[in-house]
Amino acid sequence: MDEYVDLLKTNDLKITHHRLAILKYLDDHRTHPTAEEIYQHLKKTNPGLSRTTIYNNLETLSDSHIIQRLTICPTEHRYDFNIGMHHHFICKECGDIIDVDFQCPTVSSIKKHVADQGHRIEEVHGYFKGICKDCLEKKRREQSE
Amino acid sequence: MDEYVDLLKTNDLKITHHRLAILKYLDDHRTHPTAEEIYQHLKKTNPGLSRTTIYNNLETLSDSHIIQRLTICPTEHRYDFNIGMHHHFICKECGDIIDVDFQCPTVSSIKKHVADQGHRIEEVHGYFKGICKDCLEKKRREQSE
DNA sequence: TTATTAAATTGTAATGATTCCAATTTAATA
DNA sequence: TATTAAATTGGAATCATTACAATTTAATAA
Ligand SMILES: [Mn+2]
Ligand SMILES: [Mn+2]
Ligand SMILES: [Zn+2]
Ligand SMILES: [Zn+2]
Repeated sequence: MDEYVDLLKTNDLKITHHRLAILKYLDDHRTHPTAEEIYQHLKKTNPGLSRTTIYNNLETLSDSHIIQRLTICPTEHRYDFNIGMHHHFICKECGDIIDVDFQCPTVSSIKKHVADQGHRIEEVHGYFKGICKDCLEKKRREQSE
Repeated sequence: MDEYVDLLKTNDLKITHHRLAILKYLDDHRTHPTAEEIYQHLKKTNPGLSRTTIYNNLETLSDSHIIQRLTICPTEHRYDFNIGMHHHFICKECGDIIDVDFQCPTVSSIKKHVADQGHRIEEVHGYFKGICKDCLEKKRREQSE
């Protein structure tokens, strides 16, 4: 928990109950949840919580690079406590976002290539879209009925 | 123009004026435009055009893999006539999306890794976020005033 | 501890891209 | 030329997100 306090302090952000709760939720739920999911969960133990506070803080935390905002799904943002460079797989069927545990050694070369064109890179995102294992199996079961 | 007709025929889609116009627009404007941009442009020469038609067709064409839908910007979809695997750079300042002309040789390995986990990959997306060359220069000029 | 103040939080209203839907039109086929 | 499934239309609805003004609070220093 002091870890979260440090993260906020380092970035000159005030230590608030909500922020700590959001960070803890993201740290405990590595499923890349949406703002709404976080809101629904934290509201249980904090009825006075406003949805806007969640949105405000997710933006603040993303801007400070304490967490990572994923723009992958067509309709909503997803958030990731893990800010290290890693790729994702998103299932078109169930919407699940899974971490891809495979470092891409080429990233640095491509970054250099883009930087050489004069652009400044601040974020790297790689993701795959398709049907996840579970959804594939579910489909197979349905067909063999 | 027959190229567009062929694309539609091959995918069992009816040949309509709107579809051909959308394809031509995307082919001529490799700036990854939004649905709204396409609508505003085509409306000029076709006043009766409905916004819904644009949305319907962009979805149909994307589903048939005739064009590519980019889910990169936080607020809107962008469309690409180029369906070949290529990465993008998006500027946080002006919103421009630029093609990255650098093939990533690692993609196949990562795809294999993901497929080995049992997932089925249908799309690959890689993009960088940052500030583009033009916006960087604009900023520099503003600061040195 | 208390006063001060900038930042955080709140609730409601607004925004804006996208989708829904029922009626109408049209491309493809025979 | 008649038939019909698909495409188009326009207006309403959806829904994630943002804007905003009022209120509260965390951090700081007296
Ligand atoms: Mn992740
Ligand atoms: Mn492109
Ligand atoms: Zn799935
Ligand atoms: Zn730019």
